[in-house]
Amino acid sequence: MPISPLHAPVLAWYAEHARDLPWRRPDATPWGVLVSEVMLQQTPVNRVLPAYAEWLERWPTPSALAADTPGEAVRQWGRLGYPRRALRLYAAAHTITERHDGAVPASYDDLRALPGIGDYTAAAVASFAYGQRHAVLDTNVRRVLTRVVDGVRYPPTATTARERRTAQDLLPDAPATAARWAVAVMEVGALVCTAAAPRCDSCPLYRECAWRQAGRPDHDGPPRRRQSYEGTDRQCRGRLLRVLRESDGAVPKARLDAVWPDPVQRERALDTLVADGLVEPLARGRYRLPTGVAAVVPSG
DNA sequence: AATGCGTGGAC
DNA sequence: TGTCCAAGCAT
Repeated sequence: MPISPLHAPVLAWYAEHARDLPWRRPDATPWGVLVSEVMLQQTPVNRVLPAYAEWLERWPTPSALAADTPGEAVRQWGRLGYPRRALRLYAAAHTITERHDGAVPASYDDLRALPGIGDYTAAAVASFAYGQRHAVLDTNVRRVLTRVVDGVRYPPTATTARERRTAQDLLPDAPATAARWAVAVMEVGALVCTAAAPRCDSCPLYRECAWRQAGRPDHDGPPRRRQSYEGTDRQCRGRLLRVLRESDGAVPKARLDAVWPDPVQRERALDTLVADGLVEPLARGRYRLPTGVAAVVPSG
């Protein structure tokens, strides 16, 4: 789309209100952008900030990470959550080192082929790190466009073809402008057009927004299902892995048994951690974070 | 396509 | 205080 009435207010707002985040600074490398995007998958900015700095200080390049062990990546990941991301980022560093001469690829397709990099992250890195023109469709952008364009409070559960078409159609023609637009819409969603308590009075799209014009109607339809957490395998996995993260070397199984009372669930959770490559079983009932690349890095 | 996958802060 | 939420991905 050459020009949309949405562009100017969003770009002007961003110029004034954008947060000074380290992965947006001019000295941020494509590797830094990639690391930030993976960390930001389901983890809030405030918790990513220190983890990002420590990660890049330790592993300033993909090849530096690839030279370490997957277990160290999991340990350094700390409490960001969803530790399989650490494993996939480690595997991505190997792929980048071996197939891309150590440079984070610039093409969407090459990025998309990396482990742990889906549609959103591939578009985000291509756009933010390399200034390309892509529809960057994350939960923030989906929410903003659903409200502004469709006049509906929340986007559908799963991303639809129509949403992709809308986002694509709204992209400015010039790649640099499209990249700025992408990050700017995301920022509006993160700071103003938030999920629970949108600040419409401060919104650059106040006038244009169909949802605001309609009087901010509530969401109709079936109530949104949330996954429970207390007592789940996920919680159990989290406790087990925390023991290993915070221990040097191998840990006797008794240490793991101590953090979860139900033995059936505990064994199941431990099995899935091993299957995921997050935990390495050793002889005589000992366990540790993984040390070998074979189970983690895709071959071919 | 619906699920499983961590963690902690905000209210 | 329990519920909701936070720049998704893989299967």
